[in-house]
Amino acid sequence: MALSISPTLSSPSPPPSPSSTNGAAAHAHPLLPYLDLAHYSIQLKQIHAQALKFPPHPHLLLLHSRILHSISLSGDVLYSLRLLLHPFPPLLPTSFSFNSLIRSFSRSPSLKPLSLQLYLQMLLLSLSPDNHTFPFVLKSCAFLSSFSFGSQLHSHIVKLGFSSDIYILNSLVHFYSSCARLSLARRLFDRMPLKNRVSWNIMIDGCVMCGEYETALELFRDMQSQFSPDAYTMQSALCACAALGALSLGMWAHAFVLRKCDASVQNDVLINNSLIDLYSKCGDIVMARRVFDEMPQRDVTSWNALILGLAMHGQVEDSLLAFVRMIADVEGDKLRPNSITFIGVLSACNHGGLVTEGRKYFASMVDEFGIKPQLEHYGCMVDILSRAGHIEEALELVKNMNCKPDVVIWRSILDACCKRNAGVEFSEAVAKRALESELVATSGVYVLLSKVYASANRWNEVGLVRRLMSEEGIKKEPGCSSIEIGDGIVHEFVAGDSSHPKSKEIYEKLNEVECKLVMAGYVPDSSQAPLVAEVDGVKCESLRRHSERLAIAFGLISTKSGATIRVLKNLRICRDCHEIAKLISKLYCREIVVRDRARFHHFRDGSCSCMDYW
DNA sequence: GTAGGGTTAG
Repeated sequence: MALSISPTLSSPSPPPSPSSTNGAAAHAHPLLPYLDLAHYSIQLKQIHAQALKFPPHPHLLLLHSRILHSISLSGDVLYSLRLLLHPFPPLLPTSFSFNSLIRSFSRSPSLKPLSLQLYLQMLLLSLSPDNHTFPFVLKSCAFLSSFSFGSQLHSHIVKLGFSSDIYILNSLVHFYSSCARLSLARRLFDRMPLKNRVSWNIMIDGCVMCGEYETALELFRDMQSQFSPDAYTMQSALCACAALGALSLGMWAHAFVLRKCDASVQNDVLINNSLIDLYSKCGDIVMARRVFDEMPQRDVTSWNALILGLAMHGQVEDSLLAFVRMIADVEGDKLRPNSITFIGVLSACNHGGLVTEGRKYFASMVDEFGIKPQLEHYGCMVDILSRAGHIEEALELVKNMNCKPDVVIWRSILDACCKRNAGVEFSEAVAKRALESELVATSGVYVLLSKVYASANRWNEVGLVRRLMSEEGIKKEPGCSSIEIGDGIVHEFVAGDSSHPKSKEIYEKLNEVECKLVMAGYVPDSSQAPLVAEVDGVKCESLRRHSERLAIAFGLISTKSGATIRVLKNLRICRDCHEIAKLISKLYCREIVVRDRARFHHFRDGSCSCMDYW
C-alpha cells in the first residue's frame, strides 16, 4: 500500500533536486525526497505520524531510519532518541540509525556523554560500529577529555580494520591533542599514510591548544608545500602568534592573510576577530582598532575582543565607550553582550580602579541582561573591590557567591592585604584559605605571604615561608622577560642572567642608566622582593637584575634612538622596575611597552598608561 | 550519513 500525504498536512515545497544516498530503494518511496530537508522538523514529525497510521509497508524500515536520521539532523535529538528506543511498529536498530543519533548527541555539549553511552549500547546489541561511527564518538571523547574511553575506541578501530581511514585518523589526532596527549597525536599524524588539509589543520591546532606555539608555526610552514592554508589554518596560526606576543611575527601573519589568502578568508569574522586579539596581545592597540573599524562584519566576539584589548592596554574610557556603543547598536550590529563582554567591562573597571562603575556594571549584568555571574566575574569584582581597599566588601561578596571561590580570588584578596598592610593575622587567615583552595601547590600564595611578613619586618617568618617552600618542593617561578629585536629574533632574559652574548654591554648600560636615574632623584624600593633578597644577599643588587630591566637595557643598546622598546614578562612587573621604566622613558625619550602577566604598561615621557594602579 | 575554528578574571 502506498503512503499518501493527507490534505491537512502542511507539507514543504518539494526539494529542487530530490536526493538520496540509499540507492534505488530510496527513490522507490515518494516520501523520501522530503526527508532530506532536515530543518522541516514539524513536517517530518507529521510524515512520521502518517507513516505510523498505516499497516506495515515494505519500505517502512527504510523510512523509519531516514526519519530518524533527518530528525536527528534537525536537532530534535530527544524525539530521535524516543524513536530509536520505543519504535512503533517495532524497528530493528541498525548501525545507520545509531550513527545518526550518536552524531546528534556529539554536536550538543550537554548530550555528548550520552553519545558514548549509545556507542556502548550499540556494542551490546551486537551492532558493528563502522567508519561513520568513530568520528562522532571521538568528537565527544575529545570534548569530554575522556582519554580512557577514547583510547579503547582506538583499539576497536585497529581491531575492526579502520586504521587507515583518514576521517577516523583525523578524529583520533584531534582527540589525543584535546586530551593534552600531544606526542601521541603527533606520532599518529606523522605515520598517517595520507594526509589532507584537515589533517594538517587539526595537528597545527592541537599544538596551539597544548601551548606548543613554535611547533605549530613550523608545521604551518611545512604544510604549505602540499596545501594552501584556509581559514581554519590561519585561525590557528594567528592564535599562535598572539600567544607568542611578538609583534613582527604577528604582522607577518597578518601580511600572510592579506597576500596569500583569498577574500573569503580575509573577510572571515573569526579571522578578523583573531587579528584584533593578535594586535592587542602583541601590544599594538592602534592596529587592533583599525582591524575592528575596517572589518566587513562584526559579531559579539569582535566587540569583546576590542573591549578586552582596550582594557588590557589601560584605555579604560575607550573600552567602556565601546561597550556603550555596542549595546546602543550604533553600528547597526544588533548585538547583545554576553558573559565574556562583562569580563571585558569589569576588567576595564579593574584596570582603571573604577569601583562605583564596577559595582554598577556587575549589577546590570544580572538585572538588565540576565547573565548569571560566573567565577571569572566574581574574580574581577573581588579584585576591583579589594585592590581599591574595600576588602570587607570583597569578603562579603565571596561569602555570597553562587560558586566556590578559587585560589585566584583568595590570592587577589591576599595581594590587597599585602599592599594595604591589612595586618599579619588577617593576611595569614586569607593565605590559609588560598592554600586550601589550591588543587596543585604553586609558589604564588607563598610569595605573597612572605611579602606580608616582610612588610611587617618579620624576617624570621619570611625565612620560615622559604623553608616551607623548599620542604614542599615549591619553587618561585623565575621572572623571565623577552624582547624582539628588528629581524624578529626573540632574546630572552631571566633574573640575574649573564648568558647573553652581549651581557657585558647590557650591564654597562644598566650602570649608566642607574647613575643617570640616581642623579634624577631615584631611590630603589626593594619592598617587593623579600624572597629574592634572601637568595642574593643584597636586596638592591637583586632588583638591579630583574629580567625586565635586562631586557629594557638590551633594547636601549640594540634599537635605534627613539624606537619603541617592547618587552614581554611572565610575572607582574615590580614597583621598582615600574618606576625605573617610567624614568627611562623620559630620560631616553623612548616609549617602552611592557606586557606583564596581567596587562600592558605603556611608559611614555615619565608616566605609565596604568596611572600607577596595577 | 563521516574529521578541524574564536574571545574570559589574577
